[in-house]
Amino acid sequence: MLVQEEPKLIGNVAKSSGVPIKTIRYYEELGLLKSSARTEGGFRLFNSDVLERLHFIKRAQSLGLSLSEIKEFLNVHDGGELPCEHIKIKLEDKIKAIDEQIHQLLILRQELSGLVSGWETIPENPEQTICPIIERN
Amino acid sequence: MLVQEEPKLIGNVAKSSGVPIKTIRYYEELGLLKSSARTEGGFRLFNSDVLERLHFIKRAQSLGLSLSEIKEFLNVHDGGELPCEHIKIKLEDKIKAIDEQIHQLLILRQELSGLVSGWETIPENPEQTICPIIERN
DNA sequence: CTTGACTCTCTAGCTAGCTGGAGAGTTTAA
DNA sequence: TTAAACTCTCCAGCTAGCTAGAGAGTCAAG
Repeated sequence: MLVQEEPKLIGNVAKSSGVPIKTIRYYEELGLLKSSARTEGGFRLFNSDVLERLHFIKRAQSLGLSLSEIKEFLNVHDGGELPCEHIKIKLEDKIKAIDEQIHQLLILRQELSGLVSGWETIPENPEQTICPIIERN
Repeated sequence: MLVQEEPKLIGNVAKSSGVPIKTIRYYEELGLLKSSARTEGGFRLFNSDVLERLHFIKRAQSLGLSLSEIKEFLNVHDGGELPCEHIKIKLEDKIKAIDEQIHQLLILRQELSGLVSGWETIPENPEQTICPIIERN
């Protein structure tokens, strides 16, 4: 038997995940989340795995994935659409893209380091190594 | 003496950079680019380092930097606002953020790999390792 | 000096991802 | 049973980053 997790109201989920209520409803509307049920009066009830889901969403999103990509991956996860070639290929492509992204980040990292320490990178601009005046917006 | 690079019209820049004309104008408006001059009639003239700049912008953008962040970095680069502590700290923060981003990407990469090969990751969902039916949108 | 390709500015609109407010119903604790 | 706190739906609005179109001027070739 499963331990009966008691379901949470949306405000509770919002508080313990840090994701605003409006956003949670929005994600549900987009199909990234499902509320497990409703109260008689129509209040959404979530069981607690929604927290892991929200965490995944936020993490993936901060890495540049769109909500619709994230939705696809979540679909694969929970309900199973796999291996199905076509999905599998999508996942593998994404993995390749991630590798490339890491590669590019390393380059960018190096360029920014260059800017910090004397600098010469980005479009080179040879005759310039002057320390600036304060700021200028 | 500098070799006199002959300046390009916007359409030319667009073609050789792959960035649409409208977008180039938009970037200029935001201050990410400067046209070096105008023709008598008011046509923008760019000298060819704009290509490197556009390349940098697009690359940085694809890694999740906002245009305003990119603008700051370009300002540091070309005109010099450095070391100035405050800017330096910003750059160093960004570098730290990049390291973290790489770290997170490695985790995500592993999770997606898990999805491909049998999977169990993300919110665990033990009793499920079934192969799906085609697709369901 | 005309024609066709290019460019200008201005204003408006679009997608993604939220966010805010109105107006109304629900829950719960006193 | 009533008041405070919560939640519902619906609809409007916001920022970032573009993109489209109108109407007009510019440039270069012939």
